Amino acid sequence: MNSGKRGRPRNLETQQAILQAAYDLLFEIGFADITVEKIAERAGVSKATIYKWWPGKAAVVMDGYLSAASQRMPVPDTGFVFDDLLAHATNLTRFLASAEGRVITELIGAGQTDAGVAEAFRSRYVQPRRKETRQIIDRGIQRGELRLDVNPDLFIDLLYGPIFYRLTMTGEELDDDFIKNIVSLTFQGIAQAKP
Amino acid sequence: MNSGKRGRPRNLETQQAILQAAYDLLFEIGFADITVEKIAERAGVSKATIYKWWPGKAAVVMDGYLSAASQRMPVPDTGFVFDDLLAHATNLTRFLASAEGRVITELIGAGQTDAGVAEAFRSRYVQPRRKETRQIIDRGIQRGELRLDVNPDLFIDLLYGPIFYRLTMTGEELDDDFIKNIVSLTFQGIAQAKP
Amino acid sequence: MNSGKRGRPRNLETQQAILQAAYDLLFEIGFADITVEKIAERAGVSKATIYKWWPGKAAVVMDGYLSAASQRMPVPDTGFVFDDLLAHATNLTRFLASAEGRVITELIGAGQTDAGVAEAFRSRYVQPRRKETRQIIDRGIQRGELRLDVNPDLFIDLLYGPIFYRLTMTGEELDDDFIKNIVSLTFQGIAQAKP
Amino acid sequence: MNSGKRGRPRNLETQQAILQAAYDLLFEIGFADITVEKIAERAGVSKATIYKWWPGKAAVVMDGYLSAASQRMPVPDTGFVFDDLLAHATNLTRFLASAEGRVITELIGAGQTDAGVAEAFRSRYVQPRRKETRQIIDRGIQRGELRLDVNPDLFIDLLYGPIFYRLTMTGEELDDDFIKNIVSLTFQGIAQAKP
DNA sequence: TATTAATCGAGACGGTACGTCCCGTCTTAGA
DNA sequence: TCTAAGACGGGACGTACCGTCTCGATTAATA
Repeated sequence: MNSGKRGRPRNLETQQAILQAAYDLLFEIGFADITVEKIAERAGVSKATIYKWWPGKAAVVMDGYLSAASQRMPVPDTGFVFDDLLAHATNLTRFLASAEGRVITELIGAGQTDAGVAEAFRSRYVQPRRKETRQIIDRGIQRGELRLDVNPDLFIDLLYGPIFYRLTMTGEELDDDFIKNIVSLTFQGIAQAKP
Repeated sequence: MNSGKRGRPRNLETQQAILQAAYDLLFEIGFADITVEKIAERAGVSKATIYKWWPGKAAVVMDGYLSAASQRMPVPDTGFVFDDLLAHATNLTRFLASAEGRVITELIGAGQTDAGVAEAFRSRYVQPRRKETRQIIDRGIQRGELRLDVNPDLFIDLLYGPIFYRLTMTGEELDDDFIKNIVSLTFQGIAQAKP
Repeated sequence: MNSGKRGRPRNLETQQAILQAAYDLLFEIGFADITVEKIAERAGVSKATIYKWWPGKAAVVMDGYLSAASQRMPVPDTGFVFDDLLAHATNLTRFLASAEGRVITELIGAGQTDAGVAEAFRSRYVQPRRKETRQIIDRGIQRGELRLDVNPDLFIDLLYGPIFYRLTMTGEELDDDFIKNIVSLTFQGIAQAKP
Repeated sequence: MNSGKRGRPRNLETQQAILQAAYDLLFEIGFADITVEKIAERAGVSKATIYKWWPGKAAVVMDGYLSAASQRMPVPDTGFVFDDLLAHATNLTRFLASAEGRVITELIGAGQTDAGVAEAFRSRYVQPRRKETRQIIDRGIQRGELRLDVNPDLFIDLLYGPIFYRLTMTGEELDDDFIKNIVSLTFQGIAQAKP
């Protein structure tokens, strides 16, 4: 079903190869050392092709990462909000403590001087992750575990904030104790008072 | 009796001019558009001199910012921890909402791919700021306003975390309401139970 | 069936502009003061383009001179070897006494520390000039004016040697008397004895 | 007879060390790769001291070479001009064919773009060498071996010219055959006709 | 004997050019 | 029409030397 486009059609494999190359390089040499030329070479593609579809290195790399990283972490559902939150936060920090952590960190860094990159990161990484947490919270509210007037967004800021603060600013370890403390303390603020 | 100093001594004005130029450019054109060449030109200095004392652009600019930004914010002392914390956090966010916010943000970004820069930022910006907050908390403990088993570092993570999370990741506004909520919620976790 | 040529073809005008710029600068400011940057600027070309096709300043400048200087001097043919030789040597020294002399001299100088340059100068300047003289000598041998056992290369060394020796080492003037003497004396060594 | 100089006198050892360093470097790394900084370091001397006594690298190096190379070659005196000339020319080319040849060549090259260097080379190297040859010729005239109207300078140009021409321009070998031919041919032009 | 003045090592500095790398654009030919 | 190959102008990189300039230490002749 060709919709009338003339000429050689865009080759999907090419795009895929570019994103894959960007993704691989991200882990191999890091964001700072990536260049469009290296991506092109690795993907067996001409630079012009990359510039045709993306505005620059930051955009391709971000796209490459986000496309590959659609490997959603499963949202835990134990039946108890606290356990779900703890499991979810633990999953997240385990993830951030791995090689991915450095990569995520570099992408956040790139976003600080590139609005487009920041926007992509927000809409395709940050927001989805927040939605997952929101699911957990919503379930908790429905089950009556949480107060009805809980502001989920504020809660998520409180939960994620310290994690990324450590990751990007203090550099301190994201150990399980830390996570447990964070979840416990923030949970207190939203839990339904025990009768 | 050689007092050690041989050769022409390092010219302090030169170093000052370099740091000042870096600082100015940071506000005028932003971190990404700064080049060592521009700093050199603006400071009336040769590139080689800059490279003699700093390893690269990120280091000079970070140094330039941190040297100039010794403009300590006064640590509030109202006699009540909560009020002190709120005032301090409000001061901080007002600061981050100004032109300095963008700059701080860019420096954090630079730190994500440059260990030296990150270290400088931590030791000369993050830690001092945390110490201020710790003073407030310590006073609160002494006055009996806070529980004795409070972990100040954890508390500070909880307080600052969400602020910088919004600043660098979600991009949402740091309005007074948000700050009030953050301070209130985290404060609950450390306040001495009312009798 | 790939005909070999892929990609954007080399722009001949660009190469021409580079060579021309090098040539012009050679006369305007002299070899020593030429820089690759000046050539690039004058040619309206990027430095990288120059370095892509030549290994450095000496090579471009030499190429620039030799490409432009294809203005062959006509080889005289009076019917008498002596007159031909005298005319040819006089032409050469007139040429060397002009602005070109300084330029040639500088190129010879450059060749003393750059094998590539020396080789280019030899094959594209020295040898062609020698071939011209050889034509004159060959004609003389055919006409019976010269001995059959003349070694033309040796003769050419004897003829040109003193001229360039003065030019590059003693700095003494290349006046017509000098040339006449050189030609006369060397000619004696090869002329067919008068019966 | 002190002419009233006050202050610390010039340290001769220092000058010597500089010249020696320049000389050594000339053979080790070649003229092109020498820098004033390298000379200073090697001589254990400050750059400023070098610039105090010489205008630049070319001057020091030339001075270094010429000071060391006062190792005069003995002027042969066999009793026959031809033999003397042949011996002298052979000595010279043996010398030029050794490591010194490359060095001499580089200095000649440097002289092509530096008038001061050229002048020093002329007065301290070329002229002395010519004087030696002139001695041989003068003896020949006195002995009646040579014509009375011989122009010694012209003869010397004819003799040395081809040698340096090969050395600096054609790059062809300076073998004994070549020298013998040169001497023989030029000698014919000045020898007293045999009765 | 103290003063004075020049010499000198060390090394900072402004400046210029180097040769390289990458950017983003453009021009071909082939698919 | 898309694409690879790759040339190109442009700009910044980080380095190497240039030649100049402080410094402080040293060294002799002069006072």
